[in-house]
Amino acid sequence: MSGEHGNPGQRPAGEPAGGEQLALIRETVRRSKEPRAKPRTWRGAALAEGLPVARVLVDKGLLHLDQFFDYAVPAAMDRDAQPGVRVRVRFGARVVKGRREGGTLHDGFIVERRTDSDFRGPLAPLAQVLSTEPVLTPPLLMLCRQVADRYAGALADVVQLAVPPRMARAEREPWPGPPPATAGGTATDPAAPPPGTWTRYTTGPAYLRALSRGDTPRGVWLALPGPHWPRELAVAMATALAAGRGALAVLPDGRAAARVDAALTELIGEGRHVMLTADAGPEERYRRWLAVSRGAVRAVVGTRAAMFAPVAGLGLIVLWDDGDSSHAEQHAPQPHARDVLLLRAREERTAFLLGGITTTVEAAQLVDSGWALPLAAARDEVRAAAPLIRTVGDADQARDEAARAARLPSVAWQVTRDALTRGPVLVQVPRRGYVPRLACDRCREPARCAACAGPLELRDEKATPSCGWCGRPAADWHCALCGGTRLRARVVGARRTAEELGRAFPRVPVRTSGRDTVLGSVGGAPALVIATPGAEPVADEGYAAALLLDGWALLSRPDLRAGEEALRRWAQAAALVRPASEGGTVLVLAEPTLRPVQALVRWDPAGHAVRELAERAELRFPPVSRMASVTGAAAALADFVDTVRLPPGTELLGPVPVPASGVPGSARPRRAGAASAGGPSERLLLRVPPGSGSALASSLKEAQVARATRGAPDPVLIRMDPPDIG
DNA sequence: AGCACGCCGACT
DNA sequence: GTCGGCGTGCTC
Repeated sequence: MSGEHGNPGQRPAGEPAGGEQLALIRETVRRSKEPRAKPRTWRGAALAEGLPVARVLVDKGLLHLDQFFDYAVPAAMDRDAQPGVRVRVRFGARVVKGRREGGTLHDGFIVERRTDSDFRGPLAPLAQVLSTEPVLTPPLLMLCRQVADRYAGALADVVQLAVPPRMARAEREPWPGPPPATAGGTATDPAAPPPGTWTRYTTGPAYLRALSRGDTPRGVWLALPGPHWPRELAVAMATALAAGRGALAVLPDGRAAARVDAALTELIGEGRHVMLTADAGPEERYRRWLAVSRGAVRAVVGTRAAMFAPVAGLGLIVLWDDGDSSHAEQHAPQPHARDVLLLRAREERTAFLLGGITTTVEAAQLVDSGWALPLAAARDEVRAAAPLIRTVGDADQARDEAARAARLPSVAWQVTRDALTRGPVLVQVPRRGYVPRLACDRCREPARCAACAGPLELRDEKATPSCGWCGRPAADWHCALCGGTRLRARVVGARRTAEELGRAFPRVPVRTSGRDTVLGSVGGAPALVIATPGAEPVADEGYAAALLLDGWALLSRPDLRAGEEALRRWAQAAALVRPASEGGTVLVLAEPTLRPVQALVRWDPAGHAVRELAERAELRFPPVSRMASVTGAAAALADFVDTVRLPPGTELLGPVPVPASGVPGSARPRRAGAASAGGPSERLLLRVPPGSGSALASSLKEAQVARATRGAPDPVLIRMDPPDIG
């Protein structure tokens, strides 16, 4: 057989990942029609006519080599072995005296049927077609390939995220579909809903009109505070559906998804959309996913794994609250929903709606580059919807004798006492486990490295502070802003203040919502609702007031996004409070001069993001530049640096020892644990100018593959856009 | 990652 | 002479 398939002059089937392979996949997508060729045999058994070769993505084969393998298609499997189906193949066999021996069974996906192979050797036959369901369709494969490339990751890893595990029972059952129309006629597509509260946004109705025309408007949607956003999001989806297009919405958690799901059900009825969230269980989830993949359902509301949902005729992609950390996938290569969905919007030519109560710098960048238009409300609408924001800074607290005794300023007691006569009061308390960052003792500007602007860290109590990125010690640090020379590391423990509040109002019920018990909603009766950021229940008629007690904890996070994140969490809590016109008041315990505090007071998240973006550009921070981290033993890192061919303009920062905490992205490469001879892990940061991100990713990938092929002793872990850089 | 081939030191 | 050390390279 070997000579027949030889195709000299061509690359072997296992070609490097990247643009060339992508072009190949594109080609496959384009020509799904098969040409004819002469019949062949394999060891006497008939092979499939026409397209006797199946190109297979082997699931856990050579993950690091990231390549396809060609298999012969026995005639008996010809019909079932279609592109996209799951197969089982023997992999790793040895040829002994012309006979194939050993080899373990692996799962895989057929990515393409071909007339011949460019592998110069005998092809093994497919062992089994596991299921005839074409789950890894060419467009989904292409998306996975692009995501893998962007993150310098392996295709098989991304496919594992994109295609849910098979549940045989779910495949046998067809999707019921929408109930027949009530009037006894056929189930018709729902009409476009009226814009409703979208009219509060200057260009809201125009955005919806563009959607109904089947256009692809792209907007960064700064949602007004209050309870209307789930309905508004659902209206956008229903409008796209009415225009005959598919719609996909990705939300940060099941609670938010459930709110949109309820709103969408109200608009278009049952059976026309599915919820893809974890709490449905694997079998039900796969059943719903199949309904999407088969085109029975064209609208999806889900959490981050739904970002890959193969919606037919996708016309609108919505991402809600892209600043929420749960939009970053936890599994390799840790793609972020925003990036994946932006890729899809470009590739599938869809409309895009990036919404939230606040805006990330990435969203601001989309507006800045002109790719998306702002979708915001006029100032008077903002004033009508937002609560009154009051601040209590350190200076106020210092003057306040009562506060020093009771740990809570007297104005907080007044606001609480007054609001409790009118409804529930939300108290936002910090979560535990925030790492303190170093800041100027005088003005509290975060302390940064003079050389690379990385964050200063204190490795141990007595040591000189050093840069968390490049490792340089900062012996004679002085504040760039005010010239101060003393550093402070401040931690606040304010959880107990909430308990004190509860004791002070013994007649008022206290409800708590946090990590383990998250409340969905609370009623309109007076109550103290203590919640950690992100776990705030919705109040049916809005909160009468909110106390935001975690100012310092949020702002002292060792994270580039500390300001953005603080504003996001405050604004999200504040958005649950009644408008100022109805007495809604928010009291934030943070220095009123700080930028995020000012943005909250003025309710100007977009302005905050724009200023952050300008500052990031100036300091060459992501997302204006792009960064990657490489983690591994010192020797492995040195070897990696020798191997890699970095794009021009790449800066190398570090390496520095990896912080002991289990921050995602700083995890040690597998097998490089304590038992490894490689020593403790170190982290190297790489920074490239705008536009070089994909070049960086592909060069890192190339080096990773080169090292793995050579059998380099210690592995390194590559992470594009690491989230935990401080 | 496995797993079999290969080319050099202590045994029957 | 042979068993076996794990170094090196391949897996459709």
